[in-house]
Amino acid sequence: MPERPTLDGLEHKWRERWERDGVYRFDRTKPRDAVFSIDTPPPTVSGRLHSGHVFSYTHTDLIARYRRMTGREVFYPMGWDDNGLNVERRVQLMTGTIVDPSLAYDPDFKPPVPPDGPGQAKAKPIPVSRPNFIELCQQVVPQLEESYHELWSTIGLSVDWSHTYTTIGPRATRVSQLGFLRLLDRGIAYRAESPTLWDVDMRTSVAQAELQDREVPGAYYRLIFRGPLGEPLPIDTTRPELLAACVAMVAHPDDARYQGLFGQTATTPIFGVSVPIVAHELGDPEKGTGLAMVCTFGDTTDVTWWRDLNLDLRVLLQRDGRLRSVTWGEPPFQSMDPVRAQAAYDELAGKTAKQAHSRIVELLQQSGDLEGAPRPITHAVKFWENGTRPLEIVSSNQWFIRYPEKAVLLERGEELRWWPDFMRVRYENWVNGLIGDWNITRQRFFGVPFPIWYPIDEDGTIDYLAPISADPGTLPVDPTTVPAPGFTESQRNQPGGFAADPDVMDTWATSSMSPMIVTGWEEDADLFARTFPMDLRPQAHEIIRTWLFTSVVRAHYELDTIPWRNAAISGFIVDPDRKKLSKSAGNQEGDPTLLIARHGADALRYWAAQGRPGLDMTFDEGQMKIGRRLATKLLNASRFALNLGPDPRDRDPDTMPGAPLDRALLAGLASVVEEATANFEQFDYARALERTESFFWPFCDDYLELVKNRAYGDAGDPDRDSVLVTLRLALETFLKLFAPFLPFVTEEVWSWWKTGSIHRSDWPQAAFVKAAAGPPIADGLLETAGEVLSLIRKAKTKAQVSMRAPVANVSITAGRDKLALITIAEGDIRNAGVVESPLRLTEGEEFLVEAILV
RNA sequence: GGGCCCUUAGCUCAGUCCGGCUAGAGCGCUUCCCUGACACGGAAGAGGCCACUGGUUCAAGUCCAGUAGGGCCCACCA
Repeated sequence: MPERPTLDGLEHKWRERWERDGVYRFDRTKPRDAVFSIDTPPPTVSGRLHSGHVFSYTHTDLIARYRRMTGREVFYPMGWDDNGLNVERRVQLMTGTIVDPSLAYDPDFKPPVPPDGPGQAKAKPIPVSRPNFIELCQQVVPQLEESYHELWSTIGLSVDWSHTYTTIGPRATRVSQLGFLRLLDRGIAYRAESPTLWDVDMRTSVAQAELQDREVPGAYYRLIFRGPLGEPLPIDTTRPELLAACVAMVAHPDDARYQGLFGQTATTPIFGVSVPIVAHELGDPEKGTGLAMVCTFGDTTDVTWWRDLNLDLRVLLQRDGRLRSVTWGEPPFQSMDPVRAQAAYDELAGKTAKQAHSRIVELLQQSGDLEGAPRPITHAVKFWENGTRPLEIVSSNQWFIRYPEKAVLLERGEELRWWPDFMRVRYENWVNGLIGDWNITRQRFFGVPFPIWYPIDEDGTIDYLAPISADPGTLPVDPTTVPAPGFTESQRNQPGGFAADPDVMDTWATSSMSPMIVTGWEEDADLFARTFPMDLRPQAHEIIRTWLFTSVVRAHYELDTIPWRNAAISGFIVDPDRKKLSKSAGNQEGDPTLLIARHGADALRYWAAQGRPGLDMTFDEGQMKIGRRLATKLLNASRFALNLGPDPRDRDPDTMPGAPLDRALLAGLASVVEEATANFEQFDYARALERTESFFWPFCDDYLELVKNRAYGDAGDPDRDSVLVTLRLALETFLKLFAPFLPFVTEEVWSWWKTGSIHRSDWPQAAFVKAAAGPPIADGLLETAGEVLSLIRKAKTKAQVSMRAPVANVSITAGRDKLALITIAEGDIRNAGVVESPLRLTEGEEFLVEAILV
């Protein structure tokens, strides 16, 4: 035991020791029911970790450590999500590059900013080939992963670092591709041309799950269409630039104003296109004039109308977000006045949607088809959650996974145990709101490629509807570097040859397979049998609709089961003003490395452990200070207990606590163990900590003071032996109860007097502690003794003297039962309060303590 | 528009499931104390219409109904 114990340096010392001794290494010889397997979220390695990560990952570690101490062999791997748009963006920014797929690989390429540098590129990004870019990604990503690993180890996550994976690595790629091919064989994965939500900056499709609504300013413009008799038919629109893409006018079937018009046609202003006037339930009489123009496509409602009403398709927006050139007078751009339409449209072609918007408003004003002034509004518009410009809808060819029936998905949600249970509702809401199937295609570069090629006919046309699958035995495969089965590389992109599928999978298409990736599905049958279905999926509530949901879908299809038995949903960290502390907004204060340096890892974990499962919590450094104080207290109280002398049981193994106060302490401790255990079983680590802590402080402040004098007594004195035995029992129990929360300080203290790691020791048994307490004793003994001591202290405080100041005598009035308790503890009370004469006890109604100082 | 969660001391939160003494803790604040585990400490004090309104009950912070505010999820997006 060190002369003067300190918390400083414990993180470094113990993480090395744990790694060296393999304390958290998974023993794969254990049978399934002795294993507790955890499907940890692979953090996106696109940025810095912030205190929100520490918060939720600590929660998982608390559960892991508890389960390990209860005897389960914990399977706790860690993944890195280095796949996807976020990483691409990060690498682009870091290195000052942007992919141009038309460029060839340049072996001597050097990015403007070296990938191992700390800075970010300032200048305009330079174009780079796809293979060069992937090389850059592969250089950047391991550095990020290492910094994450560093933090996770320092914060004390009891992960088995020999079980790690990356979502772009060979294992994850193989599982993703195999899963895809199996669904393709069963017709569950399919390829289709379809209107797709499209980010014009990143130039990729975006899945429903990655959408985010944002309130943005806009304006209603009232455009005058002409009815069958030339009468004006005003409509309101926020997107006049799509007028040329108008394919119909829609109103609600019950809208009296338009009853006579359904089935007739109207004419669009400027472009003179004849469009049908149709009825649809989604028409809203309350909105604008009750009559809407349908364009292909301005928003998702347009897509619904277009599908439901079998409307024409007039596509204007290209994938770069600009309006394409079209020829008026030719299908599908028939016009009553093609010359005028062409003249007007030529002013829009090539412009971005925003530029075209401004110009067409001018044109409409000139032609007199705009009624009144624009009316500014704010409205919700769909964005990619990381994007900067509103999403557009383009028509393109994508891979989809068909969802199971909603009823089936809801049933799976029922099978899963949710902690807290109300989070199930998020899942159910999402399932009930599903529209269409899951688009798993991303037009990106750094991701899992589809193991697919397409034949090219003699005319050089690629037949996207006749995909050629990879042989499952050859996975993982990159179709852009390996020729299709039955072809040679020389036939790539040649007439009569083949073309690789150019796209990559949505990141969730891979992440959804994480339970299978980590458990060795289709690769390590033995490991799989011992770990799947997994015991726990911990995750944030914001990705219930993505990660949790898609994982349920995949396990349902592949293995006809839920992927895990429990889903523990953690909340967010919020700023004091209740805003979510987002990744980008994660300020300097929330930098976990700084926080650890300032307060220590145990203190940070203490703060995190106060977050109730599923509830958001405020970032609060004050809580970390308290955590540090608790850790320091453990250190000092332990030093006191262990410095008193050798364990009396070394001399006589049968030594038991005899003094009533000691036995009362152990009895109280036994019920704390009972409660903490029950709480942990319900994944309520926060309450377990609270129960433990609220017994630990009186233990230090009252109990230790009360027994000090006995503890300093002569060796062999039974009263002293009783204290020493009790202290050791209590200390061991407290250390174990705190071990999941404060792994470093508890291990440190453990190492002073025990062998092995506390984190591989047994979780305390309430029955054992209770047995040590012996036969039941009167309730409230410890509390009453503490109460009297507190009142004596109060007198000293009032007199502004030291707590060591002697007290001449103490008069106590109390009920009979209470007096009995006080009598039992009188010796300890007098010693702790430095009372020089026997307590003067009087029976009475009220509880009064009067201390006369010397 | 539908749903979920939250609202308790200046601040951060327990307590609500399962109704029961005078509603708790810590931080902060005030005062005092360096005592042989700990000054990175200890002792004590002030501080509360338990968001609001009604109901059930002998009894409501706790149960029921509703209202308001905050957060989030879903839907809508002409």
